[in-house]
Amino acid sequence: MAVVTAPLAKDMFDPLCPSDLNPIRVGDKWAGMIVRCLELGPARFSQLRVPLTGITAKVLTKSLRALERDGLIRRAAGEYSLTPLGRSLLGPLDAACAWTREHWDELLDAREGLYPH
Amino acid sequence: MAVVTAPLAKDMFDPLCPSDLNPIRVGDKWAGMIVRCLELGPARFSQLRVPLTGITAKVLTKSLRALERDGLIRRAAGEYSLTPLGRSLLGPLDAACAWTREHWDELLDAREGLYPH
DNA sequence: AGGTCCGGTTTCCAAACGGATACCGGATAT
DNA sequence: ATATCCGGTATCCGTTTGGAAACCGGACCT
Repeated sequence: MAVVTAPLAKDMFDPLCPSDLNPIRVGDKWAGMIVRCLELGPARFSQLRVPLTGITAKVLTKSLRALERDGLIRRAAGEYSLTPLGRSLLGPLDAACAWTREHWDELLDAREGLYPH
Repeated sequence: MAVVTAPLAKDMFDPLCPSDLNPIRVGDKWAGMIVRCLELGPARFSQLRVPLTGITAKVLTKSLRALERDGLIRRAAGEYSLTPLGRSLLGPLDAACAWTREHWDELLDAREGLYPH
């Protein structure tokens, strides 16, 4: 999950941002990003596919159903939106993002073996 | 990951605590619990296996290697301990646990279809 | 009637994950 | 010398995950 940049920043989903470095994840691979995409307001299926570059319809459907089942998002009139519960997740999510942003260099160094080794 | 109870509480790893309800996860299935186990001090391989009921040696090894590779834990003299980086993760981890603890009922209700449905 | 878009579902497939089990090398105890 | 424990590793296997691609029903346009 891309957590390094501010919400909905242009490069939030930049493939060059190896977000799987982030040890903190929300739900499945895409759930965190989906919640983030809905932060500013409801969105439709095809709208979500734009920022979530590379996601297939099947996987998006599955992630959405899981989020819906858990009461984090809601579907109404063809639009997905955060429930209050989902919205309340934004706080911890931001905390997680802040942590990763803050320790990005260390994570990178560790992966490259520059750390203790 | 078991997040409902306080760190190292007796039932932290109670199988009856369906911790996969928690949408926030750290690393792989066991990583969060491992970090939590090391919170109070270093531990050896076999010590870790006690609270992590059911984990096999192979999986524990793999999780430990991943945490080590990412610079979150360190291995020295047969003991695993948190690095400063790993320790810094405890904050967001606690935040995530607090969130889940706080919204446990809602999560449960959603899963049972008692929510909007 | 035919074409297009939207919001999916279905099928197929490869890779990753996690568990069970057996094995193994070094240290220590007997 | 043998047995045991510790800290793993190797092998096998079933399940899950996620991607590619094809298909599909309803709405809408023309």
